[in-house]
Amino acid sequence: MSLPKPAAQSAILSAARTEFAQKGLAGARVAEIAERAGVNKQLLYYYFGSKDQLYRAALEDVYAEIRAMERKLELDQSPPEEAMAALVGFSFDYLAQHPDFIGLLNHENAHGAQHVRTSPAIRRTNSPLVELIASTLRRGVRAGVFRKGIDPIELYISVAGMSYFFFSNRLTLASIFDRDLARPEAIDSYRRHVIATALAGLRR
Amino acid sequence: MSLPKPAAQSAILSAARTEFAQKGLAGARVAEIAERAGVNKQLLYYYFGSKDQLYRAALEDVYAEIRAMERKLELDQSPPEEAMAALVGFSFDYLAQHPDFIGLLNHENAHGAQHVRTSPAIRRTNSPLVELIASTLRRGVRAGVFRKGIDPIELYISVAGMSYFFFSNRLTLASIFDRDLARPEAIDSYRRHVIATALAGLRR
Amino acid sequence: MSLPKPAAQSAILSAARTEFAQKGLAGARVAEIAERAGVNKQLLYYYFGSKDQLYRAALEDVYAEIRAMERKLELDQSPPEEAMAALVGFSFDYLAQHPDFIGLLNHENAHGAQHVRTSPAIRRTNSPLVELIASTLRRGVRAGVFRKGIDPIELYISVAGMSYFFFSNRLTLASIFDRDLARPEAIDSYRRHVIATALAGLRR
Amino acid sequence: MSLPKPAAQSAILSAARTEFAQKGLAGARVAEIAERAGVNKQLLYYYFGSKDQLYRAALEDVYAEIRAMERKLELDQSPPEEAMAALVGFSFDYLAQHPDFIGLLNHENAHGAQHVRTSPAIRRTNSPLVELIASTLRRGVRAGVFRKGIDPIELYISVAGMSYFFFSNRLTLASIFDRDLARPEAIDSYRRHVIATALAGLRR
DNA sequence: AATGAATGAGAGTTCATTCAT
DNA sequence: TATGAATGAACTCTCATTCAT
Repeated sequence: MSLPKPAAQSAILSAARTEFAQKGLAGARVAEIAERAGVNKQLLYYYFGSKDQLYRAALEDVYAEIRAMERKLELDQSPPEEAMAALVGFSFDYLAQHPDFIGLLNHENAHGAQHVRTSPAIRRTNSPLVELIASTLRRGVRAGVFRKGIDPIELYISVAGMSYFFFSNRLTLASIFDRDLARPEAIDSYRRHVIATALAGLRR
Repeated sequence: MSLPKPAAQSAILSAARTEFAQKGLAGARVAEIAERAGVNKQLLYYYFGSKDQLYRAALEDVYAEIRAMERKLELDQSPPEEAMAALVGFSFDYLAQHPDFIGLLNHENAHGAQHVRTSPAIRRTNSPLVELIASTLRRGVRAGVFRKGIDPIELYISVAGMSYFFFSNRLTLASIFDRDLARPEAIDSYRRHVIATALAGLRR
Repeated sequence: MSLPKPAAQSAILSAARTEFAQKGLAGARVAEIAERAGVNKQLLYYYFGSKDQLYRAALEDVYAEIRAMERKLELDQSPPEEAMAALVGFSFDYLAQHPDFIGLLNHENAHGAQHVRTSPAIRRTNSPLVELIASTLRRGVRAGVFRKGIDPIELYISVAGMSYFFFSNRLTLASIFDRDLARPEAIDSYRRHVIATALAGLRR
Repeated sequence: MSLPKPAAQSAILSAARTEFAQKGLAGARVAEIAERAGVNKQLLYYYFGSKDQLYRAALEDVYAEIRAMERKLELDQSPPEEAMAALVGFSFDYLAQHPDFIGLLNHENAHGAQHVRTSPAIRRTNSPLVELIASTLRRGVRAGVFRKGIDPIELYISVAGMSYFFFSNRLTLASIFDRDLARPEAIDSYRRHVIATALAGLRR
């Protein structure tokens, strides 16, 4: 981490992330990843050992990235309601802008989270976002604007779920309801709905 | 469709549903499905033509099933808030009890909903649940208990999302938060959280 | 065994025997075996599962064959010295005519006899030849022409060794001594030497 | 050759000898040899050019070693029978103590002695042992204790064969006869058998 | 309706070797 | 003298699919 990795290594990681997000572990093609990265196929093995280990590395990479983003959030000074709205908004926006993350999570879940569960690197790092949610909740309760008894993890899951499902199932939903959910207005309208719903659930 | 299918055919369909739900289209093995169904591998081809068509059939099967369940709901007589709580609860419970459905949806989304989009059988059938939500919303607005301007599709997406994410990402979440989300109490607690959050968002 | 195997199966087995004998397990090429057998490469996997299992099958096949040959020997009526000379001669001649057997044994030994050791089919079957040697030894001792105290297994090993080494190392030896050991006269001369040496060691 | 080689070079040679002896030319891994020798993989290429040339070097090395040992034998003063027994014993003991030599020979034979045949270094050097056998035979014949007409090369082959086969096929034989041939007593007993058999074949 | 035999295409991976420093 | 990075060729094996009955 401290030494600069060879450029090839991060090119591979980046290509892998995209390919795995789109096609999953089984569906992804090693040759395709190599080509996207502009390197020889065997270099993947030189650096990562196997397709499986490359997948794991890509997964850890994407988790590290989102946690780095979360760590940048600074909302301690804002009023609790504003802060919470910002957190929900951040969560929504991050997914809106990182389809790779959704793709990887989708596949990971589809396979029982095997890799997440066995990756110390992922398990080790706490989620800064959940901790921010927890502290904001406490501030809101103290300020008398939020109900007591809200579980921060449950809150996180419901907020993440509302956003995640929208993006992960967007195409399925769009097809079934015959409504184009990719339009900026559609996204923005749903974003407001999510924030409103989340906050409504917190008020006394 | 109206005639009773040969036993072998539904055995295949059932095995396919499980296998595809667990491993996705690319990861599933035709040989494995045949073995689970207790039939010769070639029978799949005899009945369904190809792996892809079998996947599609399994997908349509699972959609038909959930819509049949939805169609049984009769909540016109209940007060709007009760009815809405029941709808949210139904949505949550169905996912709790049908991991196959989640698995298939996950894979489907992971691959751009290609099959859902091109399946007339799926697109043709409206979702009875969304229609029930819409009518219940209208009743609630009329009765003065719900806000105006709630979009039923957005409401459906947020409700489904809160539930779906919990079950689809349960293992990932359990691992990251180190909390066993499979315990009945954990499920029940989150169920109440979802219903409370959904309804809070509707009230005036 | 009781049902006639598909022709392809024994064609594969035969081709495998030759290829493995010539190049060993690591050096042999699955594609080459398939081509020699005139079948599709994947049929090997259909029938034998893997290169390793095919190697094992070929090894068992070759052992079964030599034991079948040994079982045909009937020397109970001959005088002990004649019988023993015949046994030594048989052992020599068999190797002379079955380079595949030598090749397979060579490779097997070179790798610690891993497959022989773990093949119940090979370990189960006793060597009829060693039993014949033992009984002939006993007859000779009783008749007063052979010494007491000769161990039949040691005798077998020394006899087999004299023959085996000649054929297995023939090319190396020929090169070092600059003498063509493939000439029929050379073979015949050495054959007589082996029989004479073996019998000399037995006489009182 | 006359100058002391760099340490790395002989470390490679030694590692190569072991690896090739155990796995043969095809089965040996260049990376494994480098690791055993504690050097970078590319150094093998720097010194030896290719895997094949390294194999050849290891083979020549091992031949040079055995010939150096043979050259040390001084038996001109002993009575012919004693001298011959010592020669047979030496041949047996050398193999007992140099499994690498057996391994390399095994592989070499398994592949038609290609490298021995084309190595001037190996072909050039006569075998001191065979010459000693020849001279001892002549002395014995002159002394009236050995038969006339024994071919020294045939004698050498049979003696080497009895020993070589025991060690090279030890594991196979042990497995088939269910007798532990690695026990010191088993080795010693067979050693006596070999010497007795060889000498019996020479007596008038 | 049902099956064992057989196949073609392509996937992941290994491995000796070379490049560049 | 020594090495980390990179590559091309080839190999084993998997898998959906078809043939023939």
